[in-house]
Amino acid sequence: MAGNNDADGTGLPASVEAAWGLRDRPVKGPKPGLSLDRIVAAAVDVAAAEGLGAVSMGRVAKELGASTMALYRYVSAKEELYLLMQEAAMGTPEPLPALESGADWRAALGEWAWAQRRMFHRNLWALRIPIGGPPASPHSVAWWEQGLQALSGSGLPEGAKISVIMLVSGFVRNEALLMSDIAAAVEEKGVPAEEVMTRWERTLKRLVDPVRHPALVSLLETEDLAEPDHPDHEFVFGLERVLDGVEVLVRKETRGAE
Amino acid sequence: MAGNNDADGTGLPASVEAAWGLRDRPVKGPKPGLSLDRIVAAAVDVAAAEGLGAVSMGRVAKELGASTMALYRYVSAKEELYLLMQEAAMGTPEPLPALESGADWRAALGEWAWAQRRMFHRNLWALRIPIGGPPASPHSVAWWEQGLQALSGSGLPEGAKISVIMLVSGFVRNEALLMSDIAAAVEEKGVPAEEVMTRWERTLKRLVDPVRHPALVSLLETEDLAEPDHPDHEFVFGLERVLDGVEVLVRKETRGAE
DNA sequence: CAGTAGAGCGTACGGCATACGCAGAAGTCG
DNA sequence: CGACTTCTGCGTATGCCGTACGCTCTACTG
Repeated sequence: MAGNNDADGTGLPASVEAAWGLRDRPVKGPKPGLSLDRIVAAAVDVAAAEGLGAVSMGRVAKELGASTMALYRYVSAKEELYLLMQEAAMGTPEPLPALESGADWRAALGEWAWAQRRMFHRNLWALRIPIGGPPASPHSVAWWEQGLQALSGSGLPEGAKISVIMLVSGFVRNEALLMSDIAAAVEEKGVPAEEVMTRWERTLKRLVDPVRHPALVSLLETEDLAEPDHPDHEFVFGLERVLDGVEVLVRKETRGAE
Repeated sequence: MAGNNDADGTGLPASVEAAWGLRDRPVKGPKPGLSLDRIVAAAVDVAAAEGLGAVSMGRVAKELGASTMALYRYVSAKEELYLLMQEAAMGTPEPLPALESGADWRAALGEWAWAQRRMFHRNLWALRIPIGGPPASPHSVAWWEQGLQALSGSGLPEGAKISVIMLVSGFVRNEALLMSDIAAAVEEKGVPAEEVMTRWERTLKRLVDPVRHPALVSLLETEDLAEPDHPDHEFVFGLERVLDGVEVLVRKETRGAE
């Protein structure tokens, strides 16, 4: 098995189906010495410790004490391994307190965004995985469901709800991607994060021309860009803006309905 | 030249400085047969035609009728070539009508977002370039300057302005990245975009469990997700929400100031 | 007319994903 | 119990990739 993709026309790679319990292993031949779970776990360990770039088929196999080609009995291509790693990183969303207590949609959606951010920050390497097509996996579906439930009391039409979900999760993902970029830069060069930021600010100042960039000049004069005092600041600001924007829509919608 | 990075402690790779006119070529040896511009242009052509994955040093060299290693006289590593390609893709921002006519900050910022989106969609391959650290290049600086100018009439403090700029451009980038993912999937498999979407919807329906995902079920029943009738729809919706959110802040800020 | 800096590039190395086929293990069936 | 089937692990090989190194030859400086 795990030979070709989409062997049964379902649109899903075979190994993915196996991982989701949609398919069972045959009983004939010798007992498998490895397992999808162990392979994915080993790959995730490598990615977490040394970045996604260190994840190669050979490296993962070495970690498991197996040969490179042994992995291909479980996974038909590296891309499939990536997919499973992503799924493992995403995990099952934690229950939201605001959802249980029946609070505001805004409180619930805010908590949802924060939970998603925490998840991404725990697995910054996952953001470096190149994606192919829109995501459809059990765990991402679970996240969507939770987001939709957070919006259940908002009174928005269904189409608007899913758009809001995409907007918010896109925002969270984008912010986390920025962090991942910085983390990657930190890891590659030897310098710490602070050094990266000051170096960036220096380069910026070198590029800015007072004549062509008056607004930037006045910004650089009044503001200290490389301020690591509150790494959450940009996220908090953006999230507040987005939630405000959603709230405007909610108010417009509910006013029209009454 | 183009040997090591950061030879003069400015924090910039040598070839990048050369591309920005901060450094001039020596006059001693034989005349260069190639040029940075031609190399970057060839690389961009390949990326535009066959995707970023097709861009390899050997391939670009072949396009120029030169040997692979000849490129390394101009660029010290592939990553530098990526950087220059990105810069070429970004280009100089077009002037915004709303800025010239002195219109609303909201109209100007909206136009800015649309212009940025157009730029990304012209160069979807550029979004697949793995980034290292925060961007600082002449063209991205020019884009920021324009965004800040759009906000000049908003009355926001400088720090809030740059945060808004990052929020909006992050939103635009994220939406374009989604499109780039779909485009990459379309290119890799033979199927057209429509087929990708319906296939995605089918997989989704297969994953959704009525018991654990009640909100998603009702969404899938009422809404047709794979609707290519208006590909801009998601972008329009998100941008409106974000601008609404910014407007809330602007109103709060100006009310406090008066 | 030396001297020399730099251009182009051939070769080589190490790493990567993965196609293919073989040996042997663990079941099933007569 | 044996023959047959099916599946595992893996050795080998192929063809990409980025790029370090060093050679040759060019075109300029003194």
